[in-house]
Amino acid sequence: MHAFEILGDPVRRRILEVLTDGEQAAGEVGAVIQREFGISQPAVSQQLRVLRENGFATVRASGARRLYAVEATPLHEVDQWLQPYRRLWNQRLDALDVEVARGKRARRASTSNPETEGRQT
Amino acid sequence: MHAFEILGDPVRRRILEVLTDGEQAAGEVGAVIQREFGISQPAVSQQLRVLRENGFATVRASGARRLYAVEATPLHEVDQWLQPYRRLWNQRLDALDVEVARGKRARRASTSNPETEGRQT
DNA sequence: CGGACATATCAGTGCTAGCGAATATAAGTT
DNA sequence: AACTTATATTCGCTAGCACTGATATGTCCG
Repeated sequence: MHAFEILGDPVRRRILEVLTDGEQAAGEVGAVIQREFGISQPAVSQQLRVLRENGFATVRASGARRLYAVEATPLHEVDQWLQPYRRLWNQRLDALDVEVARGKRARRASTSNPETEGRQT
Repeated sequence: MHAFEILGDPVRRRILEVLTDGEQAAGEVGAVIQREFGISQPAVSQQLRVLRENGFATVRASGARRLYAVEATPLHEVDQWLQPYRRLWNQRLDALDVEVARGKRARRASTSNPETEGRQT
């Protein structure tokens, strides 16, 4: 299941929003979601499972509680998919962005001479 | 229909990718999509309609052709939704980003020497 | 142990998104 | 005007998702 498909569901999106502030127990998330969407506990649990199984969230047991947290990777993928379109609203700042990107790469590699590198994929 | 729901469909996503390089006629897009997904012309046309009606694409007639182009707004919304999560993978570069943002503002406000900013520290 | 909480799973079902086939509309060509 | 090309629309069908209700699993505590 593709990342965007996961984020296509409003309940799942909201769950991730609730988890933005950090780890939350399934029950706490559930309380919010059930109140806001009027759905049952199993429904929330199932969506948590989807998020889990697709790498959007991780769980950690703490007694009888399950603490959920957002995982970066799939969201990062989504972020990268958007890359080619950013110029549409960033137009006037493109040049700077490119420069910053080069700076990041340079800093990360920092061993060789990063010059005249690929502009697109 | 929320932006993420639109992007949840692989066909629609691919159409946007095809349009990345600029305006394309419905037929050209269709050719690619039909080949890659094995779906019919009406199916493509329907997805183009969804993109159109949800502000992801604009059309312009040119004779019998309909030229489609990507529209920024909804993609920008998606981009903004991701904002709170960026720190998850940007952590070490946050400081730089802030600085760049300041650079952008500075450049827009003043007309002075915009360079020599935002790089290394 | 036994009962109360916390959460997950299973089974069944209704709804809707996306599809193909047929067809409509519109422009270009001869 | 007839024919072709380009694209859109209508419609009926179907697969699959997200839900509820019932139940299982697991933990804490008296």
